Amino acid sequence: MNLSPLNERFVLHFGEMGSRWGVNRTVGQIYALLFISPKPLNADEIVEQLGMSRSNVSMGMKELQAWRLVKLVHLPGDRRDYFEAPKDVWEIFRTLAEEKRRREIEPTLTLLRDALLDTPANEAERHAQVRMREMYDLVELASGWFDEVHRLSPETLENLMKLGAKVQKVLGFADKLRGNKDDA
Amino acid sequence: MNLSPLNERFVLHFGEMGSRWGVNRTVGQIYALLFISPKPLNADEIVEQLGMSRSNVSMGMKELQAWRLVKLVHLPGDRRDYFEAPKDVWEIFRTLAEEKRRREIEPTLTLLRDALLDTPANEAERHAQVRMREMYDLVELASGWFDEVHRLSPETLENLMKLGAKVQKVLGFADKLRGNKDDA
DNA sequence: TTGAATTTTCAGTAATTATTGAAAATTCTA
DNA sequence: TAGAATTTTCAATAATTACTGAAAATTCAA
Repeated sequence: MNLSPLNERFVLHFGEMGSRWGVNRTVGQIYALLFISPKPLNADEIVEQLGMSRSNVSMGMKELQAWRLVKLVHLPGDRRDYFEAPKDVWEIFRTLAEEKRRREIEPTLTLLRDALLDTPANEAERHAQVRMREMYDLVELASGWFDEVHRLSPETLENLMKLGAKVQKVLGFADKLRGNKDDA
Repeated sequence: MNLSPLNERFVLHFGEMGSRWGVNRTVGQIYALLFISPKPLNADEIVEQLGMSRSNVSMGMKELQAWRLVKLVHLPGDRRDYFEAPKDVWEIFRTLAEEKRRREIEPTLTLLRDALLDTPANEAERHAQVRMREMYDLVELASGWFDEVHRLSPETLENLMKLGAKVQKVLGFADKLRGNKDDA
């Protein structure tokens, strides 16, 4: 790996973390490299810096594009594809959340909706449906909430987070006063 | 697999999803089974219903306990270990978020903190640190916000989510009026 | 068009991760 | 405390996933 020690540490860490986030080591490394790169890189530069095969980089780029974590750019007078990671960390955060939602939450909601439409064939199924309904309601609620929050601008979102402590105080207090009922 | 069709579908789905959440197929299946089970199950019952090896179940239970997603219980007059999934979906949600945080966010924050303390050795490192700082600030903020929200009771949390739309309106409006500055 | 530059595909192989059965360890009770 | 019941470990292997080089496909400029 052809990188300054500090940058190499960062890249290696994201390689390892990648696996926990559903991408393989090399995809994590490529993303990390682009994230800290001051300029777009082409595939050969990535090969050179990370020491992996050209075809691996090609596949990795496709996956990162599918996640919308990198974008393809072109430099004037250069035929090669260059890639860059969007700079705004809030935007990245939102993109990640959207993709995670699409890949993990939506399929589960679909399954649960289907399962809840079935007529239970026995007691085991009847009880299972009760539990699935609870899961469905929670996921649906969290998901809708996420939709709302998601439409906020990065600045508003940042404000909302900084507001965290206050929201807790207000809601927590209201909660205590009223004994946890449904409005807030 | 020795399950009613509806329940089997649910279990299989969570098996597949498991991989996206950093646990293997069988761990996902075991959890799904316990989630919809009306009573705690012992290892042999799980073997019987899911058709996997006894040792696999043993390892799976350890992992689910490490995630704090199941708890061990004992039935009077029975030596065997029984397992059950906590019933409250809000509690499950919180447990998952905590564990994800501990396993994915904390190590990254630690790495970033370390990296930011280093003196950059060249321009590439200097620029990388600027980017790492941005990432650090965002993750730290989101993480702190999460801590706050996390301390809320399930009921308050539910209220907060139901409030989503309103929060958006209020903040979004303030945002427009003031042109996105720092308080809220 | 042609052919050089570049990217993509894909079959083969390497590396990793999951699963099992058998043996060892532990726990309980008689 | 012996030994039956139960759980855990672990080495072998099965299954899956990642990675590569070579060849095919695409793109573009002359």
